Amino acid sequence: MAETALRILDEYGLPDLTMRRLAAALDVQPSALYWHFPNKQSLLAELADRIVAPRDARRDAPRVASQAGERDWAARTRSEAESLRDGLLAYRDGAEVVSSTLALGLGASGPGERLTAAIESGGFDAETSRRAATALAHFVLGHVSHEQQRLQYDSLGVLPDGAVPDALDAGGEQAESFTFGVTLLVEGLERHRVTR
Amino acid sequence: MAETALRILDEYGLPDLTMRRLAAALDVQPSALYWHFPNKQSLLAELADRIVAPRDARRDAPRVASQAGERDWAARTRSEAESLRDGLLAYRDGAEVVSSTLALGLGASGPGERLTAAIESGGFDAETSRRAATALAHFVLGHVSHEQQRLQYDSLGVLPDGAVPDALDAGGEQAESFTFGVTLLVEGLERHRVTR
DNA sequence: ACCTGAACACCGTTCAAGT
DNA sequence: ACCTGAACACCGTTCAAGT
Repeated sequence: MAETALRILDEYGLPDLTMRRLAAALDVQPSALYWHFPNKQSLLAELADRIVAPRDARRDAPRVASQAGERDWAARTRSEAESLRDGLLAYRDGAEVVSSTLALGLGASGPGERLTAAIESGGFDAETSRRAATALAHFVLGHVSHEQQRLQYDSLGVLPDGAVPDALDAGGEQAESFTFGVTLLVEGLERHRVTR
Repeated sequence: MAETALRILDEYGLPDLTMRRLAAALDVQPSALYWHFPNKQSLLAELADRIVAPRDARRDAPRVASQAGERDWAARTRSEAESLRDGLLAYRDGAEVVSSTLALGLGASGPGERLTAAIESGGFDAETSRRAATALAHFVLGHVSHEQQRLQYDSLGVLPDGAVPDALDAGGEQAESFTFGVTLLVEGLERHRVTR
């Protein structure tokens, strides 16, 4: 059932992921869904969990090219951020689904913990690591949400097909922009250690 | 009309801000709204613009206590980030309203430009400044969205009234957590300059 | 244990018609 | 120029009843 929901999500987007459509896809009455889930919100929470769950492809080995002389913890942290982004991008509107259930503490325990652990491996105390992980996660979610919203509007042909009138990121090249943001946070953390 | 919409938003939240409710509040038929706005999306875009528009209270003078020996541009950037946060927090679900309309390039041209200008005043090139402003804006939106979602769940009494089972930010004290994230980004930018 | 049928209380949007 | 009336095609959720 969650699998069918993910298929609808990826194919038609979050606004079209309705209980009625899901029921139709399962050849079942809408009311039947409420035996399996108490409401739509918990269905979405389940989807969020699956979206951020580690994919098989991305193993523990850091897939991000480490910069010259970069410390291990930084490479690991970058890698975690990158794979969180990949997870969100793997499904249409993935970032929005995860954001919407985040406050309940359901979706992000996995990635949140992995990010925190990566930072702690740099020798930062627990409090600092948790806060930095939060900041990183907020950046990733904000960035990917924006990115996916753009994808949606592009596919609808809403944007005039020439210039891209985007106030926040007129340049495109989302991946570079993403890496830059992660770099700022990681280097800010390094400087934070040096300074105090 | 936008003012009435903002009142409903602030009082009942985004899910309850429906065209029908707004019409009722204006003593008018729902269809009447469509003479003023082509659809709900553009109504929300208008609201987003007003939410991020500079408040009278926060003038150009930086209201953020500048850290010892901190450069001017950094204080200014912190101040812009802070006032963006204040703007989003001024209305219930403000961050979500702004996020949802952001990709159209409508909502954030104001604050996006102010953030970019603040960073550029530190001597960074246009490209770097734009990207850093984007990263900062994404962090701010992600952070405040999360913050406001928590407020909502708290008010609904969904969370067991003792421990706060939040995976991303178990500690509370949102303001400190916000400042910490901004600091990481600002210091990362400073280090970025030093390094290259 | 799992699903149907039917209903309740809603949505956003369109469009002819009124004034 | 601005609004009404009525409709269209949907929503999430509940609940008795079936098997």
